[in-house]
Formats: sequence, C-alpha cells, structure tokens
Amino acid sequence: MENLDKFDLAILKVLQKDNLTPQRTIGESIGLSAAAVQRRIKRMRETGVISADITVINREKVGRMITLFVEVKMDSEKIELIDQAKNSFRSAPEVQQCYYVTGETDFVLVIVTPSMYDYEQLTRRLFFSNKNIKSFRTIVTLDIVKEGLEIPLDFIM
Amino acid sequence: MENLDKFDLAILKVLQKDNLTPQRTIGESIGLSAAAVQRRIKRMRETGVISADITVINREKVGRMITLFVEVKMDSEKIELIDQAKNSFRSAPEVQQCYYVTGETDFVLVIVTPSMYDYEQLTRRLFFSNKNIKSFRTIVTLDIVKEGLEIPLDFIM
DNA sequence: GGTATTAATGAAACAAAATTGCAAATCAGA
DNA sequence: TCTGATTTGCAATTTTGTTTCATTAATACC
Repeated sequence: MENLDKFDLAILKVLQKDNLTPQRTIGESIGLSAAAVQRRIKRMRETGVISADITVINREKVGRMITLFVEVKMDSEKIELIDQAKNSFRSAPEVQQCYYVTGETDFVLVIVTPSMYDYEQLTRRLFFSNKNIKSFRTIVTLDIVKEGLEIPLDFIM
Repeated sequence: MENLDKFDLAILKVLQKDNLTPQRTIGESIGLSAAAVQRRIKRMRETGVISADITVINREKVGRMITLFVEVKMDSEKIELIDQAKNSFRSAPEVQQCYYVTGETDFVLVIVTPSMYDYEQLTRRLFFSNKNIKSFRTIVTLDIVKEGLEIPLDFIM
C-alpha cells in the first residue's frame, strides 16, 4: 500500500474517468506543472497503483452479447482446489470478472458471451468438467445500469 | 449497433487491453497506416462503440477498501419505481456497477467502500430509505480473482 | 542552528505521438 | 466500365509526452 498525497489522488481521480486528459490540463487544475504530473503518473504505474489503462467498449454497439452472473458453490474448500478453480476462471476470456466470496456461495463470476448456446458450452468446460463444483446458479442481466471500475477516492482525500 | 470490419475489431482488441498503445504500433500489427488507425478510433468514439478511456486503479494500493455484492429484491416492478431505483444506484459513487437482472432478485450491485461502517451507512441511504425495496442480501468478497471490462471479441471475428 | 543529502519542482528543450490536408487508391452500385 | 463516395498513405503540422538541468524545499545528521 503506497502512500499517496493529495496531488496523486487528484490525478487518479481525473484519470479513472478519462485517461486521455492531457497532463498539462491536469496540472493546471491541481496546481502542478505538466512535468510533475507526468512523473507522478509514471511512479504510480511503476508501483502498481495504476494497474492498467484501457478502452471501454459499448457491448451493444459491437454485436449481441449476453451478460450473466454466476454464483458457484464448491464441494471442498481445500486451498489447492480453490486455486485451481481460480486459475480456470481467470483464463477463460468469457469470464470478465471473478470474485472469491464469503457465505453460501464461493465464487461470483461475471460472464459475457455472444449467446445462450455459447454460455451452455462454457458451463460444460468451466463447471461440469470440474468435479469440485457442487452447484452454480445463473442470473441473466437485462440491463447494465452502471458499469465501471471506479474507486471512490473522495473517502480517502 | 455499428458494423465494424476486421480492422476495427483488431484495434478494439488492442485498446481494451492497453489504450496507451501508439497508433503506429497498432497500425503495423494490423497492416494499416497510423493515420487510418487514428481515423477509425475517432469514428468509434463518435459512434459510441468506444464509451470511455480509463485508468484502472489497484484498490489494495490506495487504501483499505471493501468490495461487496448486493442482491436487491423489489416489492413492486412498476417501471417508475424501477427507474427511480436505477437512478439512485447510478448516482451513488460507492456503487461501482449495477445490473438489472431476471429471476429471484431484481438488481445486482457491486459496491466499494472503505469500511463496513461506511457500507452500513450506505445501506440506510440506498436501501432502507426506499420503501419499494423488499430485501437485500450482501456478499462480501475475499479476493478479486479477475477484474476488467473486456469483451471477448474473438467470437465476433 | 547549521550543513549535507535527498527528493521534488518548473521551465525549456527535445522526442514522440496524434491530427490534418491532400492526392491516389479502393470500393459499391449503376 | 463508369461514377461517386469512401478510405487510404504520405507528409506537414500540431499537440502531447518525456527528459534535462538548475533551483527549491524538505529531511536527516552533526
């Protein structure tokens, strides 16, 4: 956990909304030179505070896509089996997000596929082929009300 | 829904992994000039195929943060009440993602807060104050196995 | 308190990338 | 095959990012 000052947090706040904002513009808004902003961004990349810079694609515009939530329950909680499941989920391109969670279920997955048929095929590869998966529950999304990976930085500042 | 050719899709495939990739580099890898790549990106921004360009922050590095899933059940499915709920979820900065879904539950939320206390406060504002929310179930995440907003474009190509 | 050391800064020079103008090539439909 | 519209590459231009360097601020150590 890095210690970030108010400038770093202000920079992050801008970038997580639009990382194409010129450093000069950011500098002006927070009272730093463009060079200073550039160095801070560079450092945050090196220290892993910034983990990626990505383009977000509008699903609806590229083709029909289905978004699903899947709650997965495991039989055994043995660490090797859990890790093995994590790896299999992580390496599937259809699995957009994967969370290991507490309570009734062990994993929550966000899955994006072109069709229900593709999802059915995926469940065979991902779930039915894994002996340690007890059950899974699929939730179909009708509407993406809000999407993003933003972190509420205001609470830290 | 825009119709995108193989070049557009190839560009998107690169950008959704790293949108800081120089257009010249993209051009070389797909057999186009940098200018052509730039024009295509511009068009995809204008048509909304590209909805955002963002920096992804590593939660662990900026401070203690808790990630939660919340399944929300509504009393009435009246469209005005649903829309009103959507708006309240959308406008809360702690709500990172919000999906309107089928089945038992009506909404699935991904929530990021600094502490359980903050989450408890949020539930008052977001859930208990809304008469139309029948119940909600909170799932605490232990580990983010995979995070992202990537869309599997290989299935389209 | 004074001094050495380190780290961070801004301004300017520099490099690299994005953007634009324009002529040529490509493509789709008559 | 012709025509009009679209897309392309190249080169010029503009904008942005990066590095250099001297200065300042902060910190630690006598």
